[in-house]
Amino acid sequence: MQSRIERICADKGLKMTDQRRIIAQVLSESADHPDVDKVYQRAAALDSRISIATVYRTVRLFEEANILEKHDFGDGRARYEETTSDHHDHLINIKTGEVIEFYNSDIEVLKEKIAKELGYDLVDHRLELYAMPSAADDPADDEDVSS
Amino acid sequence: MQSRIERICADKGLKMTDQRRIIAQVLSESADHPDVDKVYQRAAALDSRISIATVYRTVRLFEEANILEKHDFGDGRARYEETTSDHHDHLINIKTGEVIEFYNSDIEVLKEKIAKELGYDLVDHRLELYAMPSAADDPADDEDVSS
DNA sequence: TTATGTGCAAAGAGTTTGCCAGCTA
DNA sequence: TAGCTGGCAAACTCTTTGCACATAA
Repeated sequence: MQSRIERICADKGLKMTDQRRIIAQVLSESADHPDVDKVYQRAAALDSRISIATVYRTVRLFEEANILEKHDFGDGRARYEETTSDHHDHLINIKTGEVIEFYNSDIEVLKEKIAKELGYDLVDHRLELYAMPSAADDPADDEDVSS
Repeated sequence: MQSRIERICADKGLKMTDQRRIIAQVLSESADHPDVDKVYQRAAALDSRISIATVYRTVRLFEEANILEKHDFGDGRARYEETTSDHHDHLINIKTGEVIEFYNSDIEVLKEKIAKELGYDLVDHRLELYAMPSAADDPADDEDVSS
């Protein structure tokens, strides 16, 4: 069965190799925001004939084809997620590293407005909130709070 | 004459060497958001007995002492600015690379509110707007619009 | 068949660090 | 003087790339 991303690749006329298919599958199935090494590990688990160079080349290809979005959450390596039609921002749980997506329309409006006021047209933006679980909500600290 | 940063170092009891003094001076006088290499070049112009390793060590020292803030504007290298009491965000002119600081209280309020609603306490955040000069406002393109 | 993709290892960019000489306090 | 600091070059991490071979279309 084709993964979502594989289907998009086909639509865009990208040549599909086994490696790309595996990487597409891994990315389609990843709900988190994996870095290249994580993608590589997941891909290698499915098919060991994949090198990390290919993962780098493929995520770049997918990024350029607008299939993936590249993020940088400040830990020095790129992280990827599948491009979605709905825009969202990220809240990073600094205790667990978990990334939570959120959308807030007031923020969206404000971003545009601020750029305009400064005499600019907004092209892209990045809002990341780095936060700790609220003490009140999280008496038992370390569990995995998922979005 | 002591630079602003040198004074802070003295207050914090940091051992002051000629190199640190020069780097402190360069940073105090930098109104932009220089990367390490730029700091190094400016420092070396004042005193050639400075190595880039020292610049790296010193900016880290200053960062840990809360004298500098480290930013990452997505170009793969760290950029620094003196810590100020007033929080601000950044708009990056993608045409010139220039960084414009701005503050918007509505945004600040919203950030807190969003984190709270998700069950988190905001620790840090990052808002960057990547934008082009508005065509209408900017017939002559490249001048220096400072905040 | 032919343009393109892949693996491997080497190269790059940015940053950190071990070691010893040098300097601050 | 004691111990922290700086210069140099080597090392590290993440990412890109040259080359020869393999493969999709």
